[in-house]
Amino acid sequence: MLSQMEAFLERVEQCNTLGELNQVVAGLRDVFQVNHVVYHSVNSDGEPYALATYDADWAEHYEKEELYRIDPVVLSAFQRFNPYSWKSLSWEKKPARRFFLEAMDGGVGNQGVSVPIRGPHGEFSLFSLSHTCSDEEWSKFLSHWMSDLLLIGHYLHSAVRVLENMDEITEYVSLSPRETDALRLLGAGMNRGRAAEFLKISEHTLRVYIESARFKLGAANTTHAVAKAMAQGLISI
Amino acid sequence: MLSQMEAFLERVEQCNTLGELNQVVAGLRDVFQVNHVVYHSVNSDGEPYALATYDADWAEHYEKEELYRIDPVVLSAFQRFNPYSWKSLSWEKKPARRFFLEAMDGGVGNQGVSVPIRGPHGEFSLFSLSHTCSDEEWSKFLSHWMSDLLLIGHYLHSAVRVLENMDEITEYVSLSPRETDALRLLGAGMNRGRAAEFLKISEHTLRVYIESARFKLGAANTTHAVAKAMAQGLISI
DNA sequence: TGAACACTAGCCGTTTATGGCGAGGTCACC
DNA sequence: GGTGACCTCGCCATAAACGGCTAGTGTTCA
Repeated sequence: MLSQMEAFLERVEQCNTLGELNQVVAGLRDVFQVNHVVYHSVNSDGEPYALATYDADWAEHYEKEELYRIDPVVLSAFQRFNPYSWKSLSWEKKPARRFFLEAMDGGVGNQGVSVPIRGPHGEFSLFSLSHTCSDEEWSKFLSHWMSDLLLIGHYLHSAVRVLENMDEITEYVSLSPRETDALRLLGAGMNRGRAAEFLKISEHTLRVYIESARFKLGAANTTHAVAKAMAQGLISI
Repeated sequence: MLSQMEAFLERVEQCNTLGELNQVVAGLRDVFQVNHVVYHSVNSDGEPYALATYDADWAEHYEKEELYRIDPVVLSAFQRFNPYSWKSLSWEKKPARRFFLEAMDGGVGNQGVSVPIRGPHGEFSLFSLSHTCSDEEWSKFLSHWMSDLLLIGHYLHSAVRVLENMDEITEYVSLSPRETDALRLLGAGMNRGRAAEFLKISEHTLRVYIESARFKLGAANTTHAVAKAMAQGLISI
């Protein structure tokens, strides 16, 4: 099994188009013996898109009705770190329950697992499997494949990054230490007075840093500068 | 080897204190046969901290001189998705070269690899190994252990999340569509007037969105709200 | 059916940020 | 030995953000 997974990861790395990647993702259905496989990516500027084996009817319905607004799998995704079984989500509320029934109708299955993946520039992906089986079977499946799911999610995301030219390390701009300090503290919620106090410099001096950082980043104001610096990985809060 | 890794991952999951985790991390030195192992975590509000096997002298020197400001490993970390060899970084500039020599002196080694890990609330971790060997040996080492490094990084981060009670699914902060719009536009550099115009609502109404978003996010001001929303993946610019 | 929440809107006063003017120091690098 | 990048400080005026007040609609849900 291990070698099968290694071979798969290599295949992912060698994909040159999203179409090929789609084929490879679809091929996972046979590897895992599950109903469906989905890789859904949200990169920072572009449109979100999905590589999925779902029936066209269900996919269209999902899209048209904007079901991601009520889909518990999607709604909780941003809060999760580890892969999570869909059974662990809250399906009590009415829209969620209706969604579940519709998804069953759409051939998704009664079980599922999703792997959240986060990239450097706010990119976010969700790699999911869905199936029809009992809770025990699914739980067994998950504990067996957990690590592989993590790795596949990572490699898929990496492949997409390469295809979208997002893997280039662009040396955007470099901020001086003080500029970094200033933006970090402002991003952390301090006003200029507090930040200056924290850095033990005059408020005016702080302003100089903010403005030079703004200039370097081509930002219109402080908020913009902080947002750009975060997006470029220059600061983190 | 596989079973050894599985056993290790289980040990990580069973740690009840950071001290135990530190022991386990240190134990990786024997598994991988490398000079040093480091797990460095930056969670959004709290203090950053490290579990490292470095000599106290070097750790102290690093801390005192704020070497993370010039450490290429750290500086490029936020832009990376895949594990990266330290050799792939740019060491041309003078401060970086001096840092490299000092690190060698500090017993770090001439080779290294770092695995970036991102969590749901803007948390960021770096799991690194460092060693002394030739480029070819290190390259071989990396291609052999790559997947395991990814998994270990993930499990370490997960363990820290559990120990810090960060794994609880807090009644998720969800922003309304309008709140999201507001923060996104402000993060993109518009002032309130422009953003309101763009959304075709009154400036006051926009303010209501900003303030409710601020309240939800526990942010002190607009800049803070945008930064937090970005860190949590709620918006992207 | 009432509570909770999203969306919409205005006014007033205070605080904070920004834009523009100035100055002087260290340090590295060519 | 100059050039540029970085760090430090002050004053003045305007623009913008913030805090607090009130008030209506519509939807959703218990």
